[in-house]
Amino acid sequence: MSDEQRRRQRLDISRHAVRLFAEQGVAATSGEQIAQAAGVSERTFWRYFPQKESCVEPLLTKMVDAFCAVVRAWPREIDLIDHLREAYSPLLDAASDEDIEAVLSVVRLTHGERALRAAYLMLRERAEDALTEVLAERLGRPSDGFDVRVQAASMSAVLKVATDEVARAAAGGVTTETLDGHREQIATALRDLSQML
Amino acid sequence: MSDEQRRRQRLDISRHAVRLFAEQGVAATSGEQIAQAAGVSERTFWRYFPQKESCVEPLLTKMVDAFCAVVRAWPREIDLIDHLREAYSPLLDAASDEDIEAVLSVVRLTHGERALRAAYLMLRERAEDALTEVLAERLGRPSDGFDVRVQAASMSAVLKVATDEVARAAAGGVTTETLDGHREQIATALRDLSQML
DNA sequence: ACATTTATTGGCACCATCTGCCATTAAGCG
DNA sequence: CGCTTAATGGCAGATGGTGCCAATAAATGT
Repeated sequence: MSDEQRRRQRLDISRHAVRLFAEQGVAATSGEQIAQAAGVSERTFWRYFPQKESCVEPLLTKMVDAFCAVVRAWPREIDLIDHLREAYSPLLDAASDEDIEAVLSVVRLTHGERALRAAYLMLRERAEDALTEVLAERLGRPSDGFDVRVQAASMSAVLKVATDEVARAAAGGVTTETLDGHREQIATALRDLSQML
Repeated sequence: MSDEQRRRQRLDISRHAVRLFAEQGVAATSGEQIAQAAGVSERTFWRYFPQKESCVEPLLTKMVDAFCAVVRAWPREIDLIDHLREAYSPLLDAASDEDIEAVLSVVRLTHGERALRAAYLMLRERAEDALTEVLAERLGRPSDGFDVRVQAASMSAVLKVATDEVARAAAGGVTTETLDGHREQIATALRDLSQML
């Protein structure tokens, strides 16, 4: 089976799982139930997701990866803030509204569901690693250097807070203004942060 | 039973668990085994620790709480960096060498053991909340404000990177120089960071 | 088109994690 | 010393998660 097919399958299961998680909570949603909703056997489900909470990964990584791509495409001569305004909105337009809603609902869920929060934080750390690579290359420094890692971690922290914020703000339905506000919030915070670079 | 006794009991179990985790890995260490090593029934063990990985909490919180206390005692008129130099070392002296080693070994373990990393990150977020409160009070701003949370998150990120770093550096036994280096690393990073405040 | 190999799936058994319930024991107290 | 209350331990059970093997589907060779 191709990687692409596998990715689609995982994403499909992910959507079902997230819906169930939101409807009845993570603990009350069994692996069997998710498998049934997605139309696969329980055994296959556990093969696709070694832990129940990783069901949120495909949806979340879609967003995280997209953001990482934006950062990676950040031209050397442009301020990050401008690049963000340029490249971030089309990215959000490309994703389906349902997926955006789903992602934000997961972020909201992470505040009450310990297991989800843990999975979410792990994912963020993977994103942080990607960010570290990009920063290291841009600054021409080793990616395991202390300063580079601190910068990446700080940027990642900004993103985390901003994401929590936008998820909270979009609780009653997401609008273009909410997302633009989100982008601007990130941009300003990153500008403040970048004064230390 | 008094809270103090309960705390001690948890800490005791924690030490056994961490030793076993380091010796044979988290997955290969069963709750039954930890309970046996700590001299309690399995049922009681699960009462003390709702999840196996939370065994590392008592040891880790000891350190995290201590750091939070230092930050909380940070006098308004003194730079954080100076306060750290003043207050951080006695704190490390107060803790037993074994506990410091244990904490660092846990931090090292978190790099290979997903479950532990998750628990560790959750704990760090609790510390971040504490930090947010302190910062909010010092700056006279609401603790749920965006800027305060960003600052706290960034400081927390610095601490995370520095802690990973010192744990790595102290792999072959911890020395006073290592810890002092750690403190200075935090201090410098925080100073750089504070230019944005 | 057919046979063969190979990857994916599902079913089953199994261990580990974690919880609810109740009996037992220990601790605090008049 | 009796009484009350809290902590403990044992047991059953649901769920999470894995290894193993058979069945099936997909890719490949002829």
